[in-house]
Amino acid sequence: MTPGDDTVETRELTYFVAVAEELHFGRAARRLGIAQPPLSRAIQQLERRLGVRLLERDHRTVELTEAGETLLREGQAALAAVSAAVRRTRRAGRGAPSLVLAAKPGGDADLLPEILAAYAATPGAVPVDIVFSALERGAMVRDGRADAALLHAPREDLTGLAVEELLVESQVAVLPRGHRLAGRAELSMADLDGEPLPRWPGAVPEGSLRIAESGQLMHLVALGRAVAVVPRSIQGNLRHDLVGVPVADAPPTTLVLAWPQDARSRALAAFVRTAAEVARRAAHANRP
Amino acid sequence: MTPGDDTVETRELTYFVAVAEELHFGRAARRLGIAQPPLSRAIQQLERRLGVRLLERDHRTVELTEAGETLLREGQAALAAVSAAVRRTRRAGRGAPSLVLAAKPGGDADLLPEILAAYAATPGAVPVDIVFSALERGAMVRDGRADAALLHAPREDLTGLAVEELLVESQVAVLPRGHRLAGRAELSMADLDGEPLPRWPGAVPEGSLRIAESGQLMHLVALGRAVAVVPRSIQGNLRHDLVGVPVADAPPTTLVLAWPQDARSRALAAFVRTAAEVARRAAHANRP
DNA sequence: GGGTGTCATACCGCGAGGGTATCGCCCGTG
DNA sequence: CACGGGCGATACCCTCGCGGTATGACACCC
Repeated sequence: MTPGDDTVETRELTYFVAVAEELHFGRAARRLGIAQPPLSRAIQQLERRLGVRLLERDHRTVELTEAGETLLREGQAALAAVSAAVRRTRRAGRGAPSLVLAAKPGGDADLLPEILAAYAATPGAVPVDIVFSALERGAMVRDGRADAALLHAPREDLTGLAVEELLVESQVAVLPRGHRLAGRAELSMADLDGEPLPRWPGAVPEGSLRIAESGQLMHLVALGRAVAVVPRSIQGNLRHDLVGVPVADAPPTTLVLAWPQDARSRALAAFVRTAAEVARRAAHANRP
Repeated sequence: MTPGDDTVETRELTYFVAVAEELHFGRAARRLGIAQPPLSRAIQQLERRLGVRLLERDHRTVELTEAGETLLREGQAALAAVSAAVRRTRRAGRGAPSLVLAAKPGGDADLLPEILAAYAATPGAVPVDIVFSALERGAMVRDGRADAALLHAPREDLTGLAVEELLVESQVAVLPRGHRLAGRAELSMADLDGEPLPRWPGAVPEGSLRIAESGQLMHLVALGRAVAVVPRSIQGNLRHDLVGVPVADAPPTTLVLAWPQDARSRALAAFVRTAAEVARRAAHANRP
């Protein structure tokens, strides 16, 4: 038996991931910008080279085998690693070092201005570009689009990232001013039973409340179509027609600064150190 | 300007990594099993596509640019991720699940037999294959050759891995029986000044003491050519002509069980849990 | 039973990747 | 200082594999 080459081209991985995500050769081919037959062949060839059946197709439906599931997961990670290598290499070559920080609008607990100021005052500081993105910030760090990101644990997945905890926050429910619970001083999660809780990008609830950006979410709340449970620090930025009410038993959220574990950049290390220092000072200042 | 494709074929990465490691096109080409001209072209093309100079070649020597260094590091990681994807997919497809554990001969602090027995008694346990390797065990986990490994922190690099601490050990110096320090009840690192310390695979000391396997190291110690500082648990397996003397101020070593952070396997989770449990019991038994 | 949608097969053309031969350059060395 | 050796780049050719179009096989729907 031929041992089979121990590697696979990224093109093949991309193809497989597309099919595995779409579960449909035609759509996947369109998404990849190629015709369907070459795609079918590529997948067959991949299966032959791996010596493993990846997809079960029965002329009507396509579904993943056990092996297919693993290759989807692992392939996505591998592709992210390749993109990261490319992007980081490009950045390293363009001279002029800088840091890219991914943040969520309003999701910095107001720490960001102070962190940026403190870091800029550091000897040897490099320019910091802020890129805003509501979702995907973890993926941006993993695939090199950003050097670091502000994430909310445990809402967001931290696997593969090194983290520094900045701030632990309790959560509040965001409600329209006229809501039956808006006057309460405090709520419990049980009080929110029956309310449409979109809970960010996770399991999409019945009414297909797909939230991509916090403005959308706040709009839905104002319309009475959703109720959001978010970190307390959001309260400062609420629209005038919304109120935040503490939810006593909602699990606390931790704001973390995350970066790739294997990062070797001096500038990043200094930034992390500064951010941690600023967060520590802020925590002391708020409750001494 | 063409934005340039945001990805790169693994073949190109392999080629670049070979050249970057060899710093010599001819040798790299031989290692890759291709001729030198196509390799030169491939690298040039890669540089053009990334829009970045990767190597500085001046007709006599080849050296890495800043960007080249990053691509070497990141490319190696990306290639490991691809191999891992391939290997794990193959294993997932071959039915018959099992676990592969990488260990160093003599490096298990005698915990392994008990861990294996305890795990085998677990409901739903799968067969566990042990693969021995003195170096590289971390890499084996990262690239999918093993599901888990026993590593010694901080001697070995744990980035990218999830770990469970099993045992913290003090270290002993291994000396020939006739050595001037062999009779002492305890040493300090200062006592070892001037002794040839190979300290495992790290910085190779002057005499090019490249150690690949612990038997070699012990042999060198017996010959008076080296002195080793190793975890205490080694003492049980020493050759008759060697003795171990505690080194008071050597940093303690931690034996950890490491596995890929994003692992999703039930069997692995159960194995980790069992190993931690066994280690905890052993620690209590030894100093109650 | 025709129509439609889906994946597989057949066949073809072109371009990228690999091979050989050779150049240009630098650096030893006698 | 001329010459040879070593190394990477260039020139040229050829093959193989990727992608495209056309078509087949099959299942499901009305």
